[in-house]
Amino acid sequence: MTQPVFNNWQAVQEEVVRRIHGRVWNQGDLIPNEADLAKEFGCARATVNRALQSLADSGLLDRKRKAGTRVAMFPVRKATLEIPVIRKEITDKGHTYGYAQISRKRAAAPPPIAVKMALQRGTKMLHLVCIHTADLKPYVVEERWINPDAVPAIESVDFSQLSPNEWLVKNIPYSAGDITFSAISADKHVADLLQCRIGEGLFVIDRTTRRDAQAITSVRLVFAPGYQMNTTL
Amino acid sequence: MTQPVFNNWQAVQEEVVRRIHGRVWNQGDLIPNEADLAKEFGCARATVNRALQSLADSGLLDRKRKAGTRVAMFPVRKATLEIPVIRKEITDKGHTYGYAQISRKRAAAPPPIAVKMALQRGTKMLHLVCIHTADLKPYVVEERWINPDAVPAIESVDFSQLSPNEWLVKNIPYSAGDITFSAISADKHVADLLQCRIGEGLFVIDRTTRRDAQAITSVRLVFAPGYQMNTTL
DNA sequence: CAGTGGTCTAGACCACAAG
DNA sequence: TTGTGGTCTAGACCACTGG
Repeated sequence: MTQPVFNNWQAVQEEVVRRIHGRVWNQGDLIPNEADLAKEFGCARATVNRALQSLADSGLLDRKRKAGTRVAMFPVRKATLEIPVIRKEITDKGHTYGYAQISRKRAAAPPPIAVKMALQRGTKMLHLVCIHTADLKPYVVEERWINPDAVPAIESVDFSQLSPNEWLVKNIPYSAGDITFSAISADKHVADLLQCRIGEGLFVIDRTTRRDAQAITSVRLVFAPGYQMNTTL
Repeated sequence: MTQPVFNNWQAVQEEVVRRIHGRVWNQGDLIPNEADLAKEFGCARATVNRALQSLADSGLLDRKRKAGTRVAMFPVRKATLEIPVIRKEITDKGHTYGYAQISRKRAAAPPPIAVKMALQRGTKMLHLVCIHTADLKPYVVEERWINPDAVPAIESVDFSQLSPNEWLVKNIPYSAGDITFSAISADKHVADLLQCRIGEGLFVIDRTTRRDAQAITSVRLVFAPGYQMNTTL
């Protein structure tokens, strides 16, 4: 009879998951501390730490200094969604990407947008509406507000060929923000653009992007009927 | 003039991000290897590794053995969504949780479900429809198919008081699966349950759960109008 | 083949929070 | 106060993969 070896963090992790599945450790239970597990598994504490930290990140464990490590009561599933550049998303699916600008103007943002972006009252914003197509069929409508104070260069950019989505990713990359997913019923304007029925249920992503607490842009992406966003957990 | 110190991985990470923001390293650029950065920052290579690995996880860097570490061309945003237990989600918002079972029967799953769950033809499934309410208002409809082969105990569980969502989380926790987010237009059945107009756009989560490649359950959650799922990136 | 990231180790110190 | 996880270090070996 040979003892299994847990000499890498993935093996340790699998063993821990096995014990949780097998009810060796139940929901809410305190599990042994890192030092003891390291001794039991015959590996360094750092290896156990790596394994447990990874499980805590994915929501299976709750860890607190001094209090120890517990099996999570509610195994909060953490799904990681990838939000790609629209053009890339379409070409990756094997479709031909197309783009058109619908409108461009300067205007004050409507109150809900202004609140989300924490703008001064009456700030003049750049407002853009455009559409992305896959194999010539409407794919998503991009309605975007950009704060020129945050991106002065924006005034001289021509968005008739290049989408603001892509320009911003290239020029203001790696910024922070928040995202909301929801559903709406198509109004006439959107229905025309997406060539769908009025009232049809559409998937929506709202994203506000900041850098150092300054709001840069807020965008609503309204997807054509049937759009799905997938992930694994 | 004092040299800043990078003696912890967060500080190293911030410095790296600063250099990317500041265009010291541009998109697609190869950055110095871990050993060189460690020397420059005056810390151990493991510390640099921790920082860079974390950035790679969040999509800012692409790392490959031998090829080195590059600033990602497309900074794929990875949003982490937390999928809580429905009752917890509602009570956490400060609302009163309510639950009712609408129907329960045994039936063969319709083809789309059977395919997603990779079932044998004609497998008899348990089919449940129920509704979760917040402050007595409809919150989400749960339509669920459960494979009794995977969960024999299910036959004797009474779901008139406890939702399948909650029972499964408690009894079959920590399983893997995939999730799809989309939007639909309410049909009459759903509109009645959610007390909304027929055709209204509704947010939908489809989830299929597996354990060791065996499909356990597949659920569609149809949320009442106005539902939003938020996250940060 | 050789350079890079991936990981392990043994030991150490620190930060936090429960009692 | 003291036990726990969080992290750093210096060194080592390995796995992968580009040239």
